[in-house]
Amino acid sequence: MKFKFIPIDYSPREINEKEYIQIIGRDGTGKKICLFHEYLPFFWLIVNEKKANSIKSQIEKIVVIESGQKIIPEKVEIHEKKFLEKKVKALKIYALNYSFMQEISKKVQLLKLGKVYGNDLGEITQYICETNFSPMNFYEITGEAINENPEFSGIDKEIELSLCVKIDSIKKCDDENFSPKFMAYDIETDEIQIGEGEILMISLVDSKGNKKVITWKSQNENKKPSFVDYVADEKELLKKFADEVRKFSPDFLIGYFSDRFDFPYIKSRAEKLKIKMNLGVDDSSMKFSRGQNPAGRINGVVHVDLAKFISTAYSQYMQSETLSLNEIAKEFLGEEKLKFEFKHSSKIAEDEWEKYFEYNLQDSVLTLKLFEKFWPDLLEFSRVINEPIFEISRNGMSKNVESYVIHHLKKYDEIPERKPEHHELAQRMEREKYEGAFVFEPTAGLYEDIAMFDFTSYWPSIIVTFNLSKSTLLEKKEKDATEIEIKDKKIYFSKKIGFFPDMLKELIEKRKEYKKELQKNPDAVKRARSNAFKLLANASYGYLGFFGARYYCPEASASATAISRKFIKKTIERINKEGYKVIYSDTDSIAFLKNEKTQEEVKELLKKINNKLPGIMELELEDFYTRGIWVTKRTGEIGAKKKYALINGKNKMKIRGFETVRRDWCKLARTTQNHILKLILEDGNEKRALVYVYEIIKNLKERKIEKKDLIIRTQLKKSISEYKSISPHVIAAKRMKELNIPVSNGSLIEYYIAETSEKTKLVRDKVKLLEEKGEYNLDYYLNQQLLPAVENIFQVFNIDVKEKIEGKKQKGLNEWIN
DNA sequence: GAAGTGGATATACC
DNA sequence: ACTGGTATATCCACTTC
Repeated sequence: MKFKFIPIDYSPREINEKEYIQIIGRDGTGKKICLFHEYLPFFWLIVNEKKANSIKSQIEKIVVIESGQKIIPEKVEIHEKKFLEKKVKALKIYALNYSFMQEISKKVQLLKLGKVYGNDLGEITQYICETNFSPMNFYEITGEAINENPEFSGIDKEIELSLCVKIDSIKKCDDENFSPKFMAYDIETDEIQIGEGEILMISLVDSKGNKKVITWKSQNENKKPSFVDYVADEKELLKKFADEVRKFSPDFLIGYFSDRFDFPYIKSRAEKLKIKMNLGVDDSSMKFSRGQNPAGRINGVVHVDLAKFISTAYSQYMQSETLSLNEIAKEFLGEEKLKFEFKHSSKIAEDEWEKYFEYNLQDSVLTLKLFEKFWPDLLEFSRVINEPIFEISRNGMSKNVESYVIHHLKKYDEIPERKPEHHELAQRMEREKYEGAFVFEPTAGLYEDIAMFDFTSYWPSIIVTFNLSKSTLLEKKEKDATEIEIKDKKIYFSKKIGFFPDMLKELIEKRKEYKKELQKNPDAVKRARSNAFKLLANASYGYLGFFGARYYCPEASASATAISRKFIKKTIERINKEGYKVIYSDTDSIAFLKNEKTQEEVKELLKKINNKLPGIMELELEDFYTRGIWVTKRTGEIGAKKKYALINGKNKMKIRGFETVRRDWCKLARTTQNHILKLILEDGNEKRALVYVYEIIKNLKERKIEKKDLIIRTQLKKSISEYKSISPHVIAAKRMKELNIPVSNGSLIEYYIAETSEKTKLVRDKVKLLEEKGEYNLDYYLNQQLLPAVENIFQVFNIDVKEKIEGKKQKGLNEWIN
């Protein structure tokens, strides 16, 4: 039979001692299908060229006995390959299944016949590389239905899908429209610790518009809301949940923080209640891998924890200060969670339950909508990187960069580099930091008529232009090599283009291509694709210096920064020479005074500079600004770096580094600062800003400020006991623990500073939690929050706000502003 | 016990 | 441990006189 197919979920599967990859996806008509593909896992052995044949016959004779099993290589082939651009002779050694392959590779390593590669790739990654049967693309499949095939002896009956096919051949074909079936879920429980309390309810919302809450609480048929399904107890709740998921059979099951909460919670309760949660299409149960990155997996249904994906793919663009569903939904959907005051279920009154159900349902509704919003991104990440959505949604950017590289090595005939071993990791982590980018020291002041340039994709463009990578790094000077000086040492890179810079170049070109198409004809998929390319390109510089990277090359990272410093400084000089005045620069951007010249002249200068830039390096105009302000550091007269505010012709502000944008400052300080920056940038003087600050200080002193504007939020970055220095937020966290409020590594701790009777110098002794009664500490909020946030802004106008406050008593507004 | 300094810590910028 | 280095600022911990 022959049909079109889009692969979504992959898993290895052994049937009658034969290794298959089970692939679940949909055909052209939207029917869910399960494919089986015979597959022999393999690894590479790079050998001494002359001994290849003899080593081959040696390997063919290997027999490993492991727990009574006889393990032998299935097949050994000799190949001409490349490793880090160098030609090598390599043996490709196949085994019956993945664990056999591991055993044989161990034995081969023991025999010291050469160096082993590729055994550290995941089986699915290797399978996709080998077959080019990539996730989320359409293929034409030929194969036979397995129900008549004795080889599979009844496997198809285990699988709930109507069609199971053994693959004969795969051919790429044109993509078709694909709308996935998906379902969002969310649970409510009595305890926050995994499995400690009962699950009270589960909400389910799917892409067909069904919405429901399953619960065993508050059984009142007369007052039952239409979306609620009652069951007898928690056990029935879990069974019903499994039934509903199986019945709907989604491609994607979506949760929010579900890898850390909902999924393990359900699994743990099911184990306690001794019920099977066989959600998998093959009747398998939920699988949960603990560890640094916990992940919940269901065979044939891709479980996605959206929170994780949003944080890796979007956090750099987000306004939200936390990843909470409420904040993220507000930012991306303009919708919020419902309000509900949490109580233990035993304390919830009969008439409050409906609210709780609605609250629970809304969480799934928001999760579903967020999935729709981010679906193009998940899809394009998967297509660009060539890894399944299950992986790309959980992996960090460094892993995604690495996956991209591994999946594109084929073109270069490269054998993949190994992951660093444990001792190597330790060694790499001890490496001294190399010198980074250049930051210009500004002079504090209010400036007018500013232009800003920045280099497009600075790091990637440097890596590509100068061919920086592990495989192009030369051991010694060669003729026609690029010489780069780092810390009085010279290092060299070949000019023969390496695969890493070449891939990066392709990424940048594709990004440009899609960005252009996007501007012509915008749609969410193109935007997502362009964004995926951009994110991968941007992360590639960090990847080179990341200790966990297969293609780790700190020399390349250090060279990239050395080159970046050289070019930004040269460009600054150039701009100054043309009669402008550079006032600030950070890494890849330059702000300068236009000095009466026209915008056209600035653009001309840009062109001239670009004509001289090598390779794919490019400078672009970021914007023109009518005004900008730079302030001094808190200590001394020196201009502060990474702290400025600009306003453009459309009165749009760009604020960087100021307390306004820092979440660990109270709202009062932040909004006040934001407002005075706005007034100053709009007016070009400090008059209105002064009046405003006067009013705020007056309110503060009269204790008119609401407590919610005085909350300080600080994140707990490790567990409480690990802190060497007990700062205010650690005290607050300790107190929360005493009060049985859940706190853990990563929690955002909220507290305020209160007036206390004790005479103490330490801020931490004045910390109070929000639920603790107390008056705000006037001195603290004035001198440690409000004034620091505004002082150095007024200092630009030679106004000492503090002196003004302390100087005269009982002054009115007129005295204040004069 | 006040003053000064360095370390620990959090967060932002690019 | 899960991309890099540069930078500011706060508060604690400790030393010194």
